[in-house]
Amino acid sequence: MKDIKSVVAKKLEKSIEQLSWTDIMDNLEYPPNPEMGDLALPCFKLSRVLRKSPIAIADLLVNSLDIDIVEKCESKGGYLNIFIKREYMVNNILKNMVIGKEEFGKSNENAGKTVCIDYSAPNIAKPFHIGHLRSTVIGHSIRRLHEFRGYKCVGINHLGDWGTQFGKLIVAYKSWSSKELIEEKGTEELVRIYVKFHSEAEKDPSLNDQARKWFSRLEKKDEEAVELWKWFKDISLLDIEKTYKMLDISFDSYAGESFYNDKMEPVIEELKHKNLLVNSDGAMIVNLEEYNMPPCLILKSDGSSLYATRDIAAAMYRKKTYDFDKCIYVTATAQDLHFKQWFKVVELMGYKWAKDLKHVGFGMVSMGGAKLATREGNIIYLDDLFSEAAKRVLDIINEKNPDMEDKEQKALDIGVGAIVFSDLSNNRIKDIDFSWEDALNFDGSTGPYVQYTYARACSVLRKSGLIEDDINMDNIEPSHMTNDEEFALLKTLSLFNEKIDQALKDLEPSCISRYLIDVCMAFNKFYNSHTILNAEDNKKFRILLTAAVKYVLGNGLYIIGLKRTERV
RNA sequence: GUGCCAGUAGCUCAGCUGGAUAGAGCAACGGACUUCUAAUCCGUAGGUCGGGGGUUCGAAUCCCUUCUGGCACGCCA
Repeated sequence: MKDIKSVVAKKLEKSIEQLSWTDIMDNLEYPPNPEMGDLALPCFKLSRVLRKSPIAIADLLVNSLDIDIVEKCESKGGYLNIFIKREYMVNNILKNMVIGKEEFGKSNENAGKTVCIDYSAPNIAKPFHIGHLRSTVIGHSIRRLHEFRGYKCVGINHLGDWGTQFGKLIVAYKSWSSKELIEEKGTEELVRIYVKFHSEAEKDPSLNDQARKWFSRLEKKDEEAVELWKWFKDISLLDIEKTYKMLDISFDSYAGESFYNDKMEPVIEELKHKNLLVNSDGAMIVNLEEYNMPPCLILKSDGSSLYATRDIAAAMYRKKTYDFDKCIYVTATAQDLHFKQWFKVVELMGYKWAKDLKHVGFGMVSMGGAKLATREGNIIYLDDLFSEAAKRVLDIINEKNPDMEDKEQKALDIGVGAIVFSDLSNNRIKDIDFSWEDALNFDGSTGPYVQYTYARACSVLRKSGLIEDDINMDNIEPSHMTNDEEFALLKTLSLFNEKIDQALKDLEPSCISRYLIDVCMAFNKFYNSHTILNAEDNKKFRILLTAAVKYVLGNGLYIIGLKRTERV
């Protein structure tokens, strides 16, 4: 539909001297219902420029669109309603999809550009819980959106693998655990002793001192401390990898907090040289009063570094290593100010690329109105959530299709899909109050609905006997499109590219999730009102339409990170 | 206290660079499986777009104000 808009705008540009092509592109819109055509130009804004009434302008333009793709135009209440020839819709839009297949929606318009995407970033030695899921799935989808449009993507998992908690873990390990236990139970055991540490430390505060000492040994690269730290990290990474595998997610870099330990000193030196650092109550800060922000803390009064210091060091490292055109950070909106501050510091350091740093925020996850907190036990582990979802899906499969092959894997794919989809279906800025009921709802606008519809389209295609190579436009006539359901479906499908543009511009995966629901509704409506395989005159046309649905849904599912379920 | 974000149907949300009668899903009620997968589809019902001003030919959308909720505001990340 993008192309159609463009052609129409080009023609209209010639009819209205005062307007440029982009003005017209911005103003062209999709009418709310089919009787009003396929495209519309509201003429109200033009009225002042042209000194004519909107109705007169629309009347005037009615005859100016004498191009071959336009069927007719109507002037209605100040709108120019444009009807596109169905022939063009079939021959071009359907054709693009049928020929494009898995490539439909992709482009290389950003070839040669690199984008770094920092997402997921779980804390090592703690299990993955529902609070970590958002960054992971939003980041992953943003990555795929960029890949679709030709960017080279570097997925970075900035692991939380450094901090005083490792001192605590070492003490806890030495007091209450063993090599065997940790090797056997992995993260679960690490969590057990971490929680135990906190309860014991309330009775015996000297444990905290011991922990501090161990962390300080770790910072001084004490051999035993480093070895234990590495071991904890490896153990916990193994578990985290399992989760990523279920989600079909991988990273290009796991350079986490510890990676930047030796890269902050030069940054501090540079800040000093550039006269940006100011002493304030013993701490070193960058003053941002001029920019209406509180100061950015760089060094604590004891001389140790802070979050912002590490982020600046990491950004500089990434610029040097990847020479990114954009560097995206997917974290909670609660960190808005933090990012604004250190982005500004990078700018003040004189780096032009500060403008290429982007923070993509998302809303908070709570449960029963309360914050998620490991210590209060107000937490849901992702593993538990996934297995519960898979179990419920399996129950449904056993009820509806007990003979299905590979049931467990499919149940997992759909269960996980349901959870990921629900996380990606609202605008990312929205807070989420987690409930089992909502997360495991499989009716309506859900992941299973999309995956089911995808499988339904696949099933029809399988039964059609048409193999991939036969999918072409031979013997297709525009007259084969005979009813409103087919046309409505084709129009919905044609919006895919614009939805990707929008999602990429707003860094908003929900744009795609919601669009997929639209496609499913249009297809299911069509499917329920017309036969495909028993069609008289336009069987092939309907099969191709179904193929187009498969490609658009398949590519969309890929972008939001759900499995393409060929059979369910 | 200051700043940022949110407030749309009973519930969860779209729509927000101003445009045609404010749309979905869930829940409720009534229909459709001898037919390509009924995890589907069709229909009914449900709204002073938090309140109040303003700008405009036109406001859920922009501006001001006010209420409610969340988050953030120096040595955590």
